[in-house]
Amino acid sequence: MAGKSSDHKLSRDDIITAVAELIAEQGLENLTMRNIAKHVGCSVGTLPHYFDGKDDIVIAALNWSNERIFSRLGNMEVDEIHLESLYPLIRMAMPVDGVSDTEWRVRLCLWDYAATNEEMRDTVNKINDSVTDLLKGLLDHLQKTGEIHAQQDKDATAMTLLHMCIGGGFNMLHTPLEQREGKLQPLFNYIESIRA
Amino acid sequence: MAGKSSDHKLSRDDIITAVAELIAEQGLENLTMRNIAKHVGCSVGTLPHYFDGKDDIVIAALNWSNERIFSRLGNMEVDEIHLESLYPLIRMAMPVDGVSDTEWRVRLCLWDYAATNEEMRDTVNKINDSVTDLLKGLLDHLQKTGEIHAQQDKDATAMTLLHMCIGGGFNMLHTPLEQREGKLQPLFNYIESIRA
Amino acid sequence: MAGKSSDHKLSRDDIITAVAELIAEQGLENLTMRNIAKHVGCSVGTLPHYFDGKDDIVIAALNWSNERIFSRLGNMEVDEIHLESLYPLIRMAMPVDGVSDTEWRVRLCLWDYAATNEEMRDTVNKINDSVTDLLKGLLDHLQKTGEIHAQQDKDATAMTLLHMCIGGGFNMLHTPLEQREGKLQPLFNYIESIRA
Amino acid sequence: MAGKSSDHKLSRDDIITAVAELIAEQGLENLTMRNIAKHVGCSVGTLPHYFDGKDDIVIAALNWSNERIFSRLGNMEVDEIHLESLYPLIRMAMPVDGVSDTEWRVRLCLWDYAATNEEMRDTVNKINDSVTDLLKGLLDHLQKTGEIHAQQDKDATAMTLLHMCIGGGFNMLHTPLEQREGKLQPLFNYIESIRA
DNA sequence: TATGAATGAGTTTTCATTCAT
DNA sequence: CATGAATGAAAACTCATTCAT
Repeated sequence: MAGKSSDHKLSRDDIITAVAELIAEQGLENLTMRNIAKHVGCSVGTLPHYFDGKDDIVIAALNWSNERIFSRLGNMEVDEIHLESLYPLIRMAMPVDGVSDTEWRVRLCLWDYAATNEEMRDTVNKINDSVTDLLKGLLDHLQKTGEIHAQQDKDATAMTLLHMCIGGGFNMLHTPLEQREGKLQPLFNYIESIRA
Repeated sequence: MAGKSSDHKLSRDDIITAVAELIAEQGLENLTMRNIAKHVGCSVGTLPHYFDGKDDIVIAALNWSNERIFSRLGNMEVDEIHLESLYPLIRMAMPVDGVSDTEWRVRLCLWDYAATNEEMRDTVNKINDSVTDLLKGLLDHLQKTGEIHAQQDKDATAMTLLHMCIGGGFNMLHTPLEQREGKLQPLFNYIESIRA
Repeated sequence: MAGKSSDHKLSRDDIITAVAELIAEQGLENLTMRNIAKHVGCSVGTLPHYFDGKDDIVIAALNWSNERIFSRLGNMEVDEIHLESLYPLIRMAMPVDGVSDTEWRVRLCLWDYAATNEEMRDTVNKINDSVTDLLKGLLDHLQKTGEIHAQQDKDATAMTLLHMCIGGGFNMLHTPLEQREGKLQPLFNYIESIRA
Repeated sequence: MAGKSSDHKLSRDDIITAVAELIAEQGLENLTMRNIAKHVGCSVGTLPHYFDGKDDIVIAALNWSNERIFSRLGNMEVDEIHLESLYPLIRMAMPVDGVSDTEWRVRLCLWDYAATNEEMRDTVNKINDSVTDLLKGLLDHLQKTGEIHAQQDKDATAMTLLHMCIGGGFNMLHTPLEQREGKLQPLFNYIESIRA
């Protein structure tokens, strides 16, 4: 069963979380209303009370992965920003534990879904822009403090970091959880390479 | 209709190509035997002559994208290898035209599929290793000729390039074709950054 | 239409009975899910609620014929057992009316099915053993009361009776209902022949 | 492969024999034109040259089992007829070896088929009448030679023998070949019981 | 005659959705 | 709000038949 404590009042979030787990475990193509109901611990007839059909549920679950990933980054608190601050930021963003693994698996589905769905494409682009802006802000600050070269192209660097994370993150999903930590090194190497 | 001239002898490749186009256009979830038959220009009953069911067709199409991407890289001929040789190599690998766009869209499906399918996971890992080895060979050569620093970590650099390409390539699929050329710049920047 | 009143609660038994009727009328090879649904008075999508696919339905219907035939024999009550007690027992077992005709037609399918299906073979053998045991019990009693010869081989006699009933019963299915009563005579003759 | 020596001229009999084997092994419900072609050693397109479709083939194969069983009985030669003559006659008729096992399996299909097919029903009845007549002729002779009682009802006795053989034969199909010989005893017991 | 690729109707099965309770 | 039986459209798959070679 899902993350619901037996006879609690049901909420959209409970369902979304359960669906995200199901997508992560079995893929979007094996997601059925019956599976969802079983995993949530309710009957199929209950789901329509919270969502307008299966598509609505899927889209909500896909968006959930986007929101989670960004809220985690945005909530990170740093007193003083240094180049080293990027290390925990990146580790936090990557799929290195069970929870983030689930999020990334759903996100891969989201990217796939977005390839043929305009609405989802906008969602993906929006979150990418947000993350890029966040990175650019950090790089701008680091450039001002002199930790990275003044002539460094912040836009390109931010995009490089984003793409490395995306490519590396998706690739990690094909690797056992315990071997993923080692795959972060190239990212850290890159960060060091831009130090002034 | 697909690239098949009406009353010609059918082949597995004809079907695979048509299926790849369909997957790229409408996504794996909208792929049906009827769609395939219509796009190929045959009846549904013809398909079983060439493949053992839908799964077999899908897997063949997914593998097709893998093989295409690598055969294109492997076939590239260079007289003298310079750091600049990586530019056309990368441009050739990325989804910058209609054909490569299709391949990458199928490949995104493949990665998604691989997230919950062990056999496909092996396929993905194998092709990644091949590409990484190819890149490491190039980097090794460039190190010997002194075009890149001797202390540069070839493994990490190759993986970085791979992940940037993957992340960038998948991301491009959410961007109109004509805007993709500009997104190659971060990759080229990175290459320049490792020049000795 | 079958023996189901339109908008009543459906049950496995309702379906089994309808399927038995269909098998008896049109044969196992003409049994389709559509036919079943129409005869039951429901839609095809309802059937999976009660059975795991067509095989499950067929097996249930085949077993039904076995159970019916034996429950009818087992439920027969006799105060005092005489050789004459076998007469009604046999008449009850044979396909002499519409209901038993249906059961026997399904049973013929069952025997055919069992010829190439190990599980069904066990089912057939089990019911045969049960009936043989029942007969042996009766013969034993009759031997003790002196109605049949002491040296009569009870095992062989029971098996003879069983085989005569089986062969005669199956054969009757190729004869109009109204002519079957006359075909019981050889059985009664045999019974008389073992009287002391 | 079937009983065909590689590249011989094909005949209807070759196909019928192969089909009988297939029916005996896998049942009528698993008989396909492809299976037949493979077992015969030809292509599916060859079969229509010899038979008018699948039904024609099936009916021919079912009739084959009928003809085989009777031709075997009819061809038996006896100089002097005694009650003991029935022993080899019966053993020859029953499914005690591989060949007769195949015939009986097909015959069980035939009986099943005949339950819902008028044409086949006539075929079954005709062969039954023939066998019964044969038996009645023998019994008549034995009555004249005094080996069986004069008051014995020949019609009933012949029918009893037929039904015992049918019931016993069909039942044997659910028993391993090597255990069938023992199941003939009740038949022999019955024969002895009518001796004068 | 022989071939076997092609056909398409027919079958089973799955599943999102609905609705009476 | 919750239930889960019922629905029927749509999917994959099977297979007897046809026909150009």
